[in-house]
Amino acid sequence: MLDKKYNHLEVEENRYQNWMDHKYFECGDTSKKPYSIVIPPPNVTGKLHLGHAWDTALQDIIIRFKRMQGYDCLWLPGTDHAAIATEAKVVNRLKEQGINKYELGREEFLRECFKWTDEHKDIIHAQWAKLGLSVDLTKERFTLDEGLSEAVRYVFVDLYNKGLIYQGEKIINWDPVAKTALSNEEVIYKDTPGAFYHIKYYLEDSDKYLRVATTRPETLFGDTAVAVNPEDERYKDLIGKNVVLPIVGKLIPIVADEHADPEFGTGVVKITPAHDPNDFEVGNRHNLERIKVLNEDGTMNEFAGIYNGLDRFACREKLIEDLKNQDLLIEIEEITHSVGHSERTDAMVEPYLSKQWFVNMEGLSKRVIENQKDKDNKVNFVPERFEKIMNNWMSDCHDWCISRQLWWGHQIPAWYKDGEVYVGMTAPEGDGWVQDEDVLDTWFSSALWPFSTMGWPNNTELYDRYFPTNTLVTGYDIIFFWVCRMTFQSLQFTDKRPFEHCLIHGLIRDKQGRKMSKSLGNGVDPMDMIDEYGADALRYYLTTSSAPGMDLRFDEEKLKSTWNFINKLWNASRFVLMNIEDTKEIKLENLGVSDKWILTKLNKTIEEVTKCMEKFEFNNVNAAIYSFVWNDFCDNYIEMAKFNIGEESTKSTLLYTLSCILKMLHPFMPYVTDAIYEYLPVKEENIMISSYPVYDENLVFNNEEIEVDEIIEFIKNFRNTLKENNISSKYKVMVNFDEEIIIKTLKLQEKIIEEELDITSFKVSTKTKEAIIYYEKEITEEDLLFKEKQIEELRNSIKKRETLLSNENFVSKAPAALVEKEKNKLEEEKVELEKLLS
RNA sequence: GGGCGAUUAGCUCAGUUGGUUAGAGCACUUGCCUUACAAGCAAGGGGUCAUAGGUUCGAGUCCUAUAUCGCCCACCA
Repeated sequence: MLDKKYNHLEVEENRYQNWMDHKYFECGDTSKKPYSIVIPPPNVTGKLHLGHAWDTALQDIIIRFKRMQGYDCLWLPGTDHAAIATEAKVVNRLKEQGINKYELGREEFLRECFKWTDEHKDIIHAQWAKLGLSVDLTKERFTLDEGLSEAVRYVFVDLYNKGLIYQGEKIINWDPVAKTALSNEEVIYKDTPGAFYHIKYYLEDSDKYLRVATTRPETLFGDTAVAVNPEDERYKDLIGKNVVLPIVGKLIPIVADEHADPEFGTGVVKITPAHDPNDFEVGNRHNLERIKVLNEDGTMNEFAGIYNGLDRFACREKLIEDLKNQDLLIEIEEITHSVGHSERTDAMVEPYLSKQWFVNMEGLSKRVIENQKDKDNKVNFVPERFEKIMNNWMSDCHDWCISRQLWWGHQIPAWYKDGEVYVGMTAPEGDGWVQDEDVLDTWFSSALWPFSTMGWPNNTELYDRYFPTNTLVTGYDIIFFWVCRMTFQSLQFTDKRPFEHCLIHGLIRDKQGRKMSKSLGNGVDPMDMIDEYGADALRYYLTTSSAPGMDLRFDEEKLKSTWNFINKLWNASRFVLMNIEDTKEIKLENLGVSDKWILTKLNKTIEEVTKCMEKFEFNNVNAAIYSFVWNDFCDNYIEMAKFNIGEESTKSTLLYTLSCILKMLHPFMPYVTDAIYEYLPVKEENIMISSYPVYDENLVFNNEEIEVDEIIEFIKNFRNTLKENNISSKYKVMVNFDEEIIIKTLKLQEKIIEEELDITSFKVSTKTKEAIIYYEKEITEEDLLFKEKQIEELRNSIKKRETLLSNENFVSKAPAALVEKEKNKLEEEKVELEKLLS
């Protein structure tokens, strides 16, 4: 028998291990249809947060639902090496021990990274278990596994051979802290206070100057021209002449280029081809020299002359001081502008000329856009609007910079010797070849995740059976990073979409609606919430509290009320179990009207819930289940069942209904449903491999549904009348029915009379049922005094209001709402007075 | 500059082909320790669905503007 109180700690303890021991999570029953999901692999950087709990709970719900529907389910788990993110963490940890990455050397450093990875994999495994996730751990993968690394090399080599991967010297986003290139997606633009520095660029042999404004004055050492618009009348004569580069003193040309906008600032732009993407283009058009003035760590190099070795910001400060002293600075205009920051290190990103590896995106992205027009093969986003996000990105995406100057990751399979380049799966024959030192963007391997984890590019049973996957679940914030890239890589290499459905959820915010972040200190640890309320409550709360695609404000009060719901389920189950101990089989025969009523409600709920489950509308699932369980089953059916608890039909109905409720709730709250289900006298082997309830039209009785609905309405009206009129138990009723349920529920046996009485009466009626309540109220002295006082107060109030409303000034000048309010109050008081006087 | 979302009860949110009286949780009022549950039961109060137009027999829902808040992308010498 169940304990008196629901205790989530006891319920959840050891239960996961039991599931594991029975291998319930493992796929492979080929007699069934396959259904597959790959987990978005969490980074091995730290612990899982609430967002992960949400994301994985959604997947677990889908996979458990499909498993109960009879599918052979594969939920493939794994983790991501997260190149730059993990490397940054390990670098920091080493720094705390006083160890420098470069002094340690590549091999040792990687050993440290693997150590870190193993530690965090353990944490993640423990967290998955605590959340109750039914992942198939026998299929677990890691992005740096040998198999996945092979897939990465295969893809790289293939794209290279097709000319879709190339090496080029371009302006890229440079992170001076991590000392690596970044992709556009890894740059976060933030509004940052800064300034326009207006600097004098003197014309050659003249005391006239051009006014040039820049936000990054320290790059002037790399200036190789200034540009004006060819149509700009102010500067037409100057085109082809030279200006003197301030501080440096060398001559640079004035060129005519469309890039210079006559409307912006003074219409004169300094051109620094090695440090700005637009200037780079201008430089190409005018054959300008590219001078890099920064080192990889963000310090100035020898081209900065006396500033050589200074950090870029220190240089800026000193340079401005010197420009001021030489009367070359006209003005400092303070502005707020959008500045790129590194997603991982938060360093200000420097546009930087660098030789890197790129993926040519043109054809790959076009193919995605074309594929999305194919109804049978497209990726179906839920909600649909997110498809537009992917399509927009695909129709305007730049080549993808994939090389990173890091150590932790897949080393690029390119080898160099005497200026020759070899790209291949393995090192080329012969001596003297040196492999490219760089690694690949972590998203390059994640992009292959849905098929590389299944053994591709080799022919495997896993890949044949479970790819393409059915559903991918992730947040809208990583559509660009991941969903888009998986889609084009999958189409390119497998000719199939990576997943049929892509369920998108929002972000978790705190109660005030702010993003949860370390700096704000407003993060909530899901493990703490599980300790306090249980994994079941957390999962149910997270997955049913918002519409698909919407953000979620985390509210502990709501989590608490979810716990209350589970407690309600627990207690209802206790009641059922207490009364059906001797039931050996479920026989839905000789059903009473209330049995037919609850079975009808149940089947309509099953129909609605199944429909919403298929559409991933879990908030609607909750709406249907919650009111069925609490209102229909607990508040009404159980109460009615108490009147004929000895009947076989009642016991069977209780058991059958509870069993269906548990099954419908199981995907959401696996622990408590498993715990209760074990106690049912009639059951299948285990709830998680039991069959999902199916709508049964033989158990739908529309007439009885209407009949009992009316009975419930009548009871409610009756009680309301008693309460509204302050009627105590001393009343008599005349009724036009002999409905047992009503008579027993309202305890009317002793009160029913045959004849009308000549005392106060109140009528209660619904469509077919009517009762007249006779009640002789004993009026005490106190009642009379109280009533007189009330009348007096009301009369005074009415008088006051009438005076106020007859005052034209008030009516015309006071806010209309106030006047209206006064009028309403007056009416209300008049009605109330009438009542008291009658 | 382009795009997306939100605006519904005191608070947090549902409301998915336009259809009775707009719902839930929490909070609130009143009465109850009724043998499953007081973390509960019973009854109740509370909404001009941001604003202005339009389509329709009918609009929270569709269309057109506007306002406020938030997010994404692009630009930013």
